[in-house]
Amino acid sequence: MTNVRVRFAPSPTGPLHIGGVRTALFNYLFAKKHGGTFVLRIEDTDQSRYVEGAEHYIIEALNWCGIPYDEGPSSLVASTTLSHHDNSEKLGPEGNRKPEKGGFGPYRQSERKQLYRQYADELVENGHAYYAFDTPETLDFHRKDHKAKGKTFIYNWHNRLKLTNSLSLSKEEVQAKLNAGEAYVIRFKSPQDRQLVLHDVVRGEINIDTNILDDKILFKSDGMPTYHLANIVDDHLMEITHVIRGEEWLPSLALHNLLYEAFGWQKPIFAHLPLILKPTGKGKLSKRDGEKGGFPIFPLSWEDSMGYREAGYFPEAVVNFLALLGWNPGTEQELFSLKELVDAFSLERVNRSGARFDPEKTKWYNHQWLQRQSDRELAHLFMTVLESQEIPTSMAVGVQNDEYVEKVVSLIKERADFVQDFWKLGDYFFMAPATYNEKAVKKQWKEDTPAIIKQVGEVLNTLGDFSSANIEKQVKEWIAAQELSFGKVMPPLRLVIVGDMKGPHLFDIMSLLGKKECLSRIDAAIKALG
RNA sequence: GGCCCGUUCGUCUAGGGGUUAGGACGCCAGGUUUUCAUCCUGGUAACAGGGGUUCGAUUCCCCUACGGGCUACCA
Repeated sequence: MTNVRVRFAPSPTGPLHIGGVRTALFNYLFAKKHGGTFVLRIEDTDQSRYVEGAEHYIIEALNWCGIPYDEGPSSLVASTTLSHHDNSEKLGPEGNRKPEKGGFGPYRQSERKQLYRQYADELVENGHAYYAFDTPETLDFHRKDHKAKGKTFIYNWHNRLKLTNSLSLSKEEVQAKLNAGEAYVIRFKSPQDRQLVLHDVVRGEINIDTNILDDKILFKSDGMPTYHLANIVDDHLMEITHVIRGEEWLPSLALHNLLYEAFGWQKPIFAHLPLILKPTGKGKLSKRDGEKGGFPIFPLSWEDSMGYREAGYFPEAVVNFLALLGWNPGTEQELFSLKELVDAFSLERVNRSGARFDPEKTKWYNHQWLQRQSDRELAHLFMTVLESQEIPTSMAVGVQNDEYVEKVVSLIKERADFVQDFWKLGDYFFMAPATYNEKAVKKQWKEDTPAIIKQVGEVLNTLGDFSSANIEKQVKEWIAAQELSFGKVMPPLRLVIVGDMKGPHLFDIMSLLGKKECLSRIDAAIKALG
């Protein structure tokens, strides 16, 4: 395969959600796998749905995931510039363009507005499209009327001639309406009685009877093209070779094929990805599911909705679980870096059926990726979390010491899914226990315990080498010499040091805390518990 | 309603005319840790139903059921 070019073409109507990220990811993987180009195109032909900041959000989200576009609109985060073809003669009189990546721009459809009309006209001239003057109210009436009679209204050869358009009207009548400035749209003239055989990489052949197709609007009365026209024109002009998009576009495949034929253009190869479904219940995954289930639905935070980034997910984990939703390598490997995904990816292994989203499994992926981060990086992230959460500054031990925090992290990370878990997993590394777990006290703190713990303190006090191994050796020897059981010493000692029956190896904790802190905690516990 | 797509453990999935139907998440149990968690080991659990085709169907075909998408001058 030579010169692969794919595009991700979101509409800036809000934040990109996790399903959109996956579509982008699959495009990215396919492009990189074949040494191709990943294009970002902003499909903002519907001004009424335009949301400020959405485009910026999309670009940020792709960057955070580590799947930046090779070509696309200008952006503050653009890192590389690619070769510039000069396509300006194709683009019409659109001036003052901002710098962007790639030579097929502009990459925002709103900035390509002038471009589309000529293609709609071309179709009108060659008989594949026509003007239609019907008002939305008229159409609405027909739809309701048909429905009341148990029929479905389709604007195609069944009804065309009963409606107000350049096929039913004379040339003069049409011209008169045009001259009068009457609102009109341009519709595609769907063929009659054709059996289409469409091809999709993940689904194989799809048969469609053109009689059920309606004459889709190509050009709106506001002077903008609809998705269908703009999409086909841009994919052609941008020399897109593979269209990888969500399954919600499958019903449009027939129209799109017909448009390529009408223009006499070569079709790209199509692949429709299965949808991501709600964890429970019916329908596709939505923002509401995240709120209900307490998991992020967006890569980055947006207004009140927390993003995966802010929730503490690593981009590697997000990319990993997204890739395995609707695709698998056919092996038993579950953990993939982006690089490994690029190597393993193929469209042929994309599934046909929708995949329910499982928030539990995303946590597992994050756990796995957290273990793969360096202690240094984790310590850094941990400190950032602590600052943002305003943890008490009265922390007694070593908090300003990077090396200390790294050691703490190395001891507790294996039990964490998120960096945010670190504090509750290891607060005792920074503060002496303020309270002691009541249940544990009741069970472990006997009458003779204070005396025993006091003596342990004396043993500790004699140690010159306060390494974990040496503390363990000396305490164990002392226990043996006193003919005590481990159960009499170790559980209460943990309670004294940690405040609870939790945490890593006690001697590791003690060694890291240091002799002085351990003795101080022993004193404090004996005072508090008697 | 119409059209299109789909259906293997609860979930993500592998597989494919003859298999003990494999893995992962979750859950359960045991082991390790004289703590909790992690970890390790084991277990639980699936071919939607009915017809064909076939020596044989979970695998191929048809029907039904169920699920999903589309059915806008939204993408």
